Amino acid sequence: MLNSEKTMDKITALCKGRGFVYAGSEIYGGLANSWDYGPLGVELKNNIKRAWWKKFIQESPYNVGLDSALLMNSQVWTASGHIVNFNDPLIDCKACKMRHRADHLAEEYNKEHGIDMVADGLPNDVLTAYIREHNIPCPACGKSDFTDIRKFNMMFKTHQGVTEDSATEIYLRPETAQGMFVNFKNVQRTTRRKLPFGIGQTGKSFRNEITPGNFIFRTREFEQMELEFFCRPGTELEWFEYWRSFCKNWLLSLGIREENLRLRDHEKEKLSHYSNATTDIEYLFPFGWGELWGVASRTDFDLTAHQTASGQDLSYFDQDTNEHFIPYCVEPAVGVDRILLTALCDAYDEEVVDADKNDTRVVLRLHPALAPVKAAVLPLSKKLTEPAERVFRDLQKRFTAEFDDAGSIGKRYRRQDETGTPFCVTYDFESETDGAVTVRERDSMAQVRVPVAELAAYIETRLAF
RNA sequence: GCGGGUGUAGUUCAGUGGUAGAACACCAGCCUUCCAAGCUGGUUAUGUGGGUUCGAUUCCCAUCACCCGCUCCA
Repeated sequence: MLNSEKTMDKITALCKGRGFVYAGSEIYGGLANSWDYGPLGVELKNNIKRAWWKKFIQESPYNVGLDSALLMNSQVWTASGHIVNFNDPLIDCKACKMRHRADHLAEEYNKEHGIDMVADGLPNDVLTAYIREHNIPCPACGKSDFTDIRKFNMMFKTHQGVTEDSATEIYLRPETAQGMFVNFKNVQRTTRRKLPFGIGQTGKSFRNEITPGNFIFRTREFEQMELEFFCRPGTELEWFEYWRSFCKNWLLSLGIREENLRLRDHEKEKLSHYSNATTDIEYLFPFGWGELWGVASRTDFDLTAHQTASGQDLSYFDQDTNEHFIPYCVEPAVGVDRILLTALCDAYDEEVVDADKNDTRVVLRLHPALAPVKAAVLPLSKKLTEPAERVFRDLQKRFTAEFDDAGSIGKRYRRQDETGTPFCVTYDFESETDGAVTVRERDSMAQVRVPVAELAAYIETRLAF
């Protein structure tokens, strides 16, 4: 019975209703696929980022942090290949109105006819001509009557400065990675790191996706947590394995269930131009498997590209072997919003308390470290509001806490269960004399009597991983 | 962006070419000495903008948003 009716509808309703996620710009009729994180959502999101930072940066023997600017010199995107490659050549069938990727059409055709030609990266006019010459049919209706290719670059453009000419045109970053590549030398020099070492950062990125959707799964504005891990050429596949399982273990440590996770290796032929190995860590969302974490071995593609474009030396000098070389790079890149959605989906639980009375207890079984509110203080009676509030104010100094004295005690437990609060603290009439309160644990519903003086420490020790 | 569907309180649903009703939720009070639903009262809605009409939540158009496909890969 548990989880049998877990749906996106229920999760989005809970998010909206309890202040995790609201539709963006709602009072103006909204803005497509934009979402605002509410009071509980921002706590959850911050907890996720904090947990990532702690595991991947703070506690790491290898990695250091960075917070690079969101706006970068346009040449960065030329060098990285985003101006040329971050394009989808779209083409519409005039007959059946179906939309296709033009390069995919050509490649399918080539594969069927045994033609050895790579369509990926061809200029649009060449690709259009190719499709027309060969009368490549629409896979949907079989006719060959297409519109011209429309180029769709997924980068958002804006202007820096007061004039709006092409010289001032800049882009919102479509990934945080380039900030780490362009700072490779700075970080290496100032931290005196030797290989292998990594640079990590979290931050917003923007992609003008053709089709966003599935709630916060794919949005045009999203937040990433990326690590660029630099190592000696030849060791990259070992490190690739290392980070792949490191990432998965981190998800497991957050309480994500293993049966809802899988690793999917990219086939050799389908790898991006810069990669010699890529694995997606996927999660089984209510709408199906979706990519959570992309772990890619990127070779020396990025640093070499920036070295060439900038004319700056981005090589590393290895004292032991007396060699200069461009390090290879392994990139585990994950979306904060996706982890958040994963945590919510995995934690959502409906417990049937009494089937006859149609009584269901909704519980968000979030890991205590991720829970937006760590503890709620609930006076057993309104007569106890004042001393209970004092307990609450003490807890608030240590972690996020809530106070609730409205309605029956059972009702208040339910409200906290629904938002994933791991501990409910009940102040009762005996508290007045014994100086202790009852701590009720969300998942086990076990109750423990704890002295008020030890309360904050008692809860804190149970919030760690 | 294209094709199909949808749009009434916070949520789930009624209803009508004559000015909207319920349940749950929420708020206040009563009750309640550890796990929802007891009593009394209360707040809150026709996505937005036009048009037809004496009058539109209802009919028409546009727009916006959402859902399902195409697409996408953090």
